[in-house]
Amino acid sequence: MTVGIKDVAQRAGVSVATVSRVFGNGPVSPELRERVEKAIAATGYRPNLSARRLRSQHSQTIGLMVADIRRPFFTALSRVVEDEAYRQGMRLILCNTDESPEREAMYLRLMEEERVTGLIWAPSRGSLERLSDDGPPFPLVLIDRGSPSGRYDCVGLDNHQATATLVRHLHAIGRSRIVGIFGNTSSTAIDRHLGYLSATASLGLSSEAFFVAPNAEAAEREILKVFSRPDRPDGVIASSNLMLLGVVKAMRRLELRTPDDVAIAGFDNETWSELVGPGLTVIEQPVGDIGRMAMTLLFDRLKAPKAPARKVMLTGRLIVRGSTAPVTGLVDEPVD
Amino acid sequence: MTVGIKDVAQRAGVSVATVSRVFGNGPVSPELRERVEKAIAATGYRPNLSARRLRSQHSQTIGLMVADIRRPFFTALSRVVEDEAYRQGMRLILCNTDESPEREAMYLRLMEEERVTGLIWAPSRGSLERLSDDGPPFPLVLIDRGSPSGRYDCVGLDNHQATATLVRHLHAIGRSRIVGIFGNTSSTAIDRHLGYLSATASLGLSSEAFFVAPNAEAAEREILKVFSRPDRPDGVIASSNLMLLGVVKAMRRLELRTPDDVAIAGFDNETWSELVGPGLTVIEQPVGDIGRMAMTLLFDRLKAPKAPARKVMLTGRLIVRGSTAPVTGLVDEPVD
DNA sequence: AAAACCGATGAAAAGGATTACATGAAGCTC
DNA sequence: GAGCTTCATGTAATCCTTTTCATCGGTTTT
Repeated sequence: MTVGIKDVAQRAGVSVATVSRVFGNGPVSPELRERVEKAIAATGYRPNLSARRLRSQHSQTIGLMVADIRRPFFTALSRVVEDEAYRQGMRLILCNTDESPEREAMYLRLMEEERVTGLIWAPSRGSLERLSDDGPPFPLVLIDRGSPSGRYDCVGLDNHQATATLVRHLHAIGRSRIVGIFGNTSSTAIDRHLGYLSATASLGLSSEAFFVAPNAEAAEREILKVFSRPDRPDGVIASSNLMLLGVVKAMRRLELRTPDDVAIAGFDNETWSELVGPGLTVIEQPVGDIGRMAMTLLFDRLKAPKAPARKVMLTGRLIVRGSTAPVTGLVDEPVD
Repeated sequence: MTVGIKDVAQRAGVSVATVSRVFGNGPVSPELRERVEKAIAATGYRPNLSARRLRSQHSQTIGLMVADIRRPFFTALSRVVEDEAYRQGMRLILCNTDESPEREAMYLRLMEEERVTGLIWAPSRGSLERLSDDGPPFPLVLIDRGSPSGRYDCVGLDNHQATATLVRHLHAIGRSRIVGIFGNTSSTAIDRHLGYLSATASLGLSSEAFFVAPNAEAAEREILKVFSRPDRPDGVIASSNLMLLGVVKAMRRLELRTPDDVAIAGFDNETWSELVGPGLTVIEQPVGDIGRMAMTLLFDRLKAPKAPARKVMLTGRLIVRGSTAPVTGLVDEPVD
């Protein structure tokens, strides 16, 4: 039926060990190597990865668990991680958790059964807290969300600083009643909320934060409610891309002009960010760097399992566009 | 070291076969089943999937090869396919080919080595043509792009019809010089081009098509060039999301008003489609249906390997927005 | 009461590769 | 030329399960 290593060996007139060595770059004379390679080509032999993994005890597989691949940040991240993984000859298992602790637990079990070499994971708020007790039997790199216990390597945007940058920017263009709207499931939102709080406090501004499900609809509803009150804010910071879109929709509904009536800003720079309304002011995340750093942390951890955990915080870039400035032109105006 | 099925068996005082049967829902007395389950919990045993797959000769894995996970259509698709796969107790291997035949060939080899149960694939133009010769040793479902030989199951949008719908829509609002801009790597673009040609022809309109790399920058450059000529078109159809963004950018550069000066329309409805400029008129693809149908085709094929190939073409939905109509309101206006 | 059957269980083979160890030839040293 | 090392090669054990087959008690059939 399916051709195995034995068939190749027989055809080439060598032992199975020699065939295996041809794949593993073991010591094989040029002559035999050529005979084996011919036999492989002739038979169309493909090594069975399950058998190889079983025997060699190397899964050559890493896991990537994200909340939802459809969120632009995770989409971009998965692409980077995948490229990097395949470049290193490893496979990637991708899982969407929807921030549900049950799904996370299920997928963690799957990762164990796959005997993954390591896992890159953006854990939900709930799992993050429970993570201190019993770690999984493989290296773990947390992305986008810090590990409170400090037991695990992690990498992500400096959310505290980035949000503070947004607040200061809105303040610099004369806004004083700046509200923040944050997601209620991720721990990223917590960091951003803290950055928002400390920046408003240090500038002597009032602060008001709202927590809703991390999607456009929920954000739109909440903002509509907030803006129906008599004392209208003049600035809004949204803690995610989708929520920012919800804010834009709410502004349209209310027929408020951006940025004249309300200045708005958020996170993640996308192809379309400059084309929505007057252009959206955002913090651009260095998603390529985050992905590559996650891989680096993982491979370093494999080399030195006992080394102390590292926490890498990368800086975002503020991209100012029409939503927080008088419309002056059509080109991006990067500002630090 | 790591706990195996033997350890569990020993601890429960049964044979390894019985432990295996507990996992496989084989015939086990309630009493023994409970003892085994206790032993599993106590030892934290996790079955080794590599060993299981090797012995059972079932990889329980399906492959998904797309051009680039970052394209919204593929992002959404992968999410659907992944959910469906995990629901059926299967794993998913995801690969980005970037429409490169070399990468496609490499990943096809990988799929063989993984002994995947089946593959869902959006092949590049080049691979699609070469596909007739020697098929892979597993069922194949093509998405988004038809199989010319008719040898493989496939599912996707009816691109011909969808593009014709766009042309007729532009014609209905009084446009007569409608140009089309298409990607030069995917076969989807070919179908859309054909739909564009036949619709313009049957309406007695002139036609002019441009083929560029499927990204916003290339589309923008090309459109800038086209619109610098004296006889300006009054309508543009873009064959992808990203290219449509390029068109919008070009319009901004040229300070042309949409839709007054030029009406534009394209493919794929996204969260932000209604918020870009005056709102983008697009054909919404039934991506959920496409993904689920791909899985259905695959599983049907597994049941009946010899059944004739099926070609499923789904209808898109035209969503008319400001980019092709006088701005009348802010809500979507679905039209057939 | 013997024969046939049944369902739960265990012993052992099988699945397809890698790898530890043994072997034997060739090349060196003295 | 005896003894030692080196290197390519082969033999067989091994990785961890699932699955086949045999066994065994107990029930039903004749």
